[in-house]
Amino acid sequence: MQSASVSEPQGMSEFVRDEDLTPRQQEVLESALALLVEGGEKALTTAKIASASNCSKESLYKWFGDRDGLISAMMAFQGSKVGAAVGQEELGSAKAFKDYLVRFACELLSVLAGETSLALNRLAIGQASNDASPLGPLLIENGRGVIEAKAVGFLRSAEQKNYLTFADSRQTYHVLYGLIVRDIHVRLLLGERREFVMKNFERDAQIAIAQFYQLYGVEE
Amino acid sequence: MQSASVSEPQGMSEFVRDEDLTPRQQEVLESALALLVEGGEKALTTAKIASASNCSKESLYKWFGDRDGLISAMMAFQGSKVGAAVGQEELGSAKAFKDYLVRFACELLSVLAGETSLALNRLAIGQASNDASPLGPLLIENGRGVIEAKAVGFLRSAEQKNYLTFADSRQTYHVLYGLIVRDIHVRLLLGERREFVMKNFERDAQIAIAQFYQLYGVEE
DNA sequence: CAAGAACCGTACCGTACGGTACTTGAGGAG
DNA sequence: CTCCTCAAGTACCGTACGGTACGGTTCTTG
Repeated sequence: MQSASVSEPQGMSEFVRDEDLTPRQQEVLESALALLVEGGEKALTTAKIASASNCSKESLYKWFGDRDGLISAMMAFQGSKVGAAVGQEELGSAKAFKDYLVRFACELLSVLAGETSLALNRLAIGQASNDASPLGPLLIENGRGVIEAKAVGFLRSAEQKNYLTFADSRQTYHVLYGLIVRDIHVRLLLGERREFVMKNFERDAQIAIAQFYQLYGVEE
Repeated sequence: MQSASVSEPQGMSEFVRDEDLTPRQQEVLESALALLVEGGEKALTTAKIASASNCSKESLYKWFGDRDGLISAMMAFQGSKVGAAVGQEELGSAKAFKDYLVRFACELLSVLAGETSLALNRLAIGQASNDASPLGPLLIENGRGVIEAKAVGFLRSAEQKNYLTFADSRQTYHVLYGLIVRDIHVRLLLGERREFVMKNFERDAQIAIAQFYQLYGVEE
């Protein structure tokens, strides 16, 4: 598909995979993300990326293949950072677990409302009509999937410890998600001001968790 | 701003407003919507719109000003159709109201999962980074706003009839929305297959309403 | 029928973007 | 010092799009 100037063993994928990114390449992705956050997809041109990161367009194409490859790399790169950001769970006591749920709710809202997250989601959604676009699945796997897996994990643990009671942990997580997020995510994606949609943050999180306990909590 | 070939009284807005659309213009908007649904924003070029609707580009610009004006007109046009589509409410008895809520949930999901709705939301979200874009607010007002207003209305009525009990009807509606929609909307926007996200539709709606009653229903 | 408006189809223009090629310069190995 | 690799910077190419101009045709109106 290309000349043999690339010395990789020609694995199953293409170009940079997962985390064999050089520091230079990470710098480039970082400034590309900044550019995207700043001006949206419209501002994410190869020329601007090159100029913003003091790198040549030729290098961009050598490293990432084409514009889509670069965008995919941006998603994977950002996703690799999200994974570590969901704080350690706390199941020591029923009270501690409930407090942890509130913190989880706050963190979830923080992540979803983050500029970078919003920009990437907007980008993937804008391309989603093109059903050959891998961005949607990529984002679902890297963002949503990671959080969901973790949440399902601690919900199961809480159920075993008899803090909660439910049948299907996955479905229960979706209810938790709905109570916390409501339509806030879409409103933010549509450009509504953060202050307007999310006034008193933590209070809403507490209410959401209280309602979640009304549905799935065990009676004392 | 332009030559005086336009004979309108130069009101507060620009070009076609609300519903002074000729049938021909509605045809054009209709085929533009079809084009958008088919191929996403990428396919929504002035040339393709003109060709798809057998109309000249010059007419497009005369009627709608520019591409953004045309897109805004598409949103307003589609929004004008959504308003009438939310079935008549039913408050005759507690049971009838609960059934109506289930139907409301189904309709809400149907609307959100509709191809046209998804396409327009994707378009508005893709442009939302550009904070001069009026599409986001327009969509919120025309789509979300209409449904929310209606829902808040019948929630208040239900509360007066003592079917439900709550303090803030707006906030209660957001909970209802969260229980029904969860993250389904965003997943669909990201391109996930409808069959995958929404297997057994009606059952989920019933569960959501049952949970809603757990939170806000009055004890018999 | 005649005059005018509306409008279709097409050709056209400027620009901006994705992608490629080429030159220059900096470091590393022999 | 010399050769080689990598990458920055710039120039370049083809294309596609938004927007405009114009000729020709249909429809309305007097």
